[in-house]
Amino acid sequence: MRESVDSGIIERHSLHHQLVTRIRKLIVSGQLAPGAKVPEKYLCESFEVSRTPLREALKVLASEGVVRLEPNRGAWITAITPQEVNEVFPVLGALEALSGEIACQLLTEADLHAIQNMHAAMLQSYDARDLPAYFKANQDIHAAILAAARNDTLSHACQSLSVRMQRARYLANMSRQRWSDAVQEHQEILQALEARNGEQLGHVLRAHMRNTQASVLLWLANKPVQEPTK
Amino acid sequence: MRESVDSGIIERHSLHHQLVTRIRKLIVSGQLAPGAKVPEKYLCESFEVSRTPLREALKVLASEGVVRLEPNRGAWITAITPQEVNEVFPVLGALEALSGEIACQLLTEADLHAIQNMHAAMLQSYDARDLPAYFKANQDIHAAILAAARNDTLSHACQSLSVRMQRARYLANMSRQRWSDAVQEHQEILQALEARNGEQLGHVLRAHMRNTQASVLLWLANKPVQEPTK
DNA sequence: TCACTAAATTTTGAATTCATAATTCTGTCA
DNA sequence: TGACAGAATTATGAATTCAAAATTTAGTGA
Repeated sequence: MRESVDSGIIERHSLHHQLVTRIRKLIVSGQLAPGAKVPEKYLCESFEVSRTPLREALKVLASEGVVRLEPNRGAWITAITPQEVNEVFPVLGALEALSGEIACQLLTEADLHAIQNMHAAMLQSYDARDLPAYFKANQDIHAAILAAARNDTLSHACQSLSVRMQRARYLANMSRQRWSDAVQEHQEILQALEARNGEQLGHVLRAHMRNTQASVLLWLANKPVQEPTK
Repeated sequence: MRESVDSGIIERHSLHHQLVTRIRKLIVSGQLAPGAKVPEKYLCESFEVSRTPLREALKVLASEGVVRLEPNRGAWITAITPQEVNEVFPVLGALEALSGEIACQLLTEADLHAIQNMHAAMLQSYDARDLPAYFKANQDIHAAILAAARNDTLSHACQSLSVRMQRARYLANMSRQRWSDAVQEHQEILQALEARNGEQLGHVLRAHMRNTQASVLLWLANKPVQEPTK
């Protein structure tokens, strides 16, 4: 999203910033499991950095809510609890609804075409039952709507919240039924966008979030074993 | 909000956490002016800490958006721009509206009484034309509605956004007209709460934010001189 | 064997140190 | 004068060091 583009000029980020991005990825992808202790020493070694920038990164991740700091006891990957799910999704729903409303006002033809393409790609992945590709396309669509709203503050807020839920979506295997419903909901999202009906899009996105929330909760209830391990 | 209460047990926060809180206060109150460079050395000396925890705090404040880090050039207090105002207020509006909707469902009698008292205090401050006291009561009310929604994620998101705008509200002298309008809007907020009409409250809060946004923009346009000084 | 204490070890939080980038100062030449 | 080059100084980013807290291990006695 905020990565550098063109002209080969690689944007130089400070070490701690790169670490925030990379550790966040490890958390979202589940390589650092919810409830586990953050292996500070191991991360320092594998990234070949000292503890200073790593610890700076952990402070930032803690303020984003994906890491919890316990005084004198180190950092832990936050567990995914029903309570957290019930807190985050409504907020995410409100923000995505807002982004949809604004996007409908500002949407360019180019924006719309891009999203239509992503939607097509998503359908293909669905037909091929390629879950990772589906997830990717799905995220791309939500990110594109967000980008179309042209509000960095909104984008930033949405992203840091969805990071917390994404790992749940990664780990949770959607039911066949839920997957099919989700695709249907995306059909409605696209229609509302094409009609540039902001209010409608807001409603659809909110409903989409509510349904996703329910699906994640269901998964949590059935797979409640979350290692609070070291 | 998350401060420790009762029994005299003072919650021990890590140094960087205390610094985040204290520096944030300096920024909100305008003692560290928008656009100015963060005086790292000075802050270390006055807080009597080394650079390590201070710099950790700055990273966190940067992720909240009140500080901007320039690689190899240090940290700067973010300026308040019309663009930022136009970005933040709609997001804040959506979140406060959500908090209002939920609050109406969960509101206890005790919650309501507390808010009624704050409202009365606010009216008194208005009548006395005591702006600081008015601000305080005003913030208390918004915080209480947020608290009534019992969603820490929502509270956290709202607070970090309103911090960015609060300093504008501090600096901006409200017009006589705006002040009177705002009080009227708060009357409507209280009524919606008493009626436990979530939808209504959502609308009123959103409108309240839109009007505040306009007021801040107006101030910005007339007082555009923002020191980008060292 | 088990519970408990105390020493040894590891981990954490924060100060200090060090290399490098940015800025300021100084002197030269047009 | 005033623009510029280069030296001196300062600030920044990150590694290292150090003290204190937590955890683990070893040892003792019931």
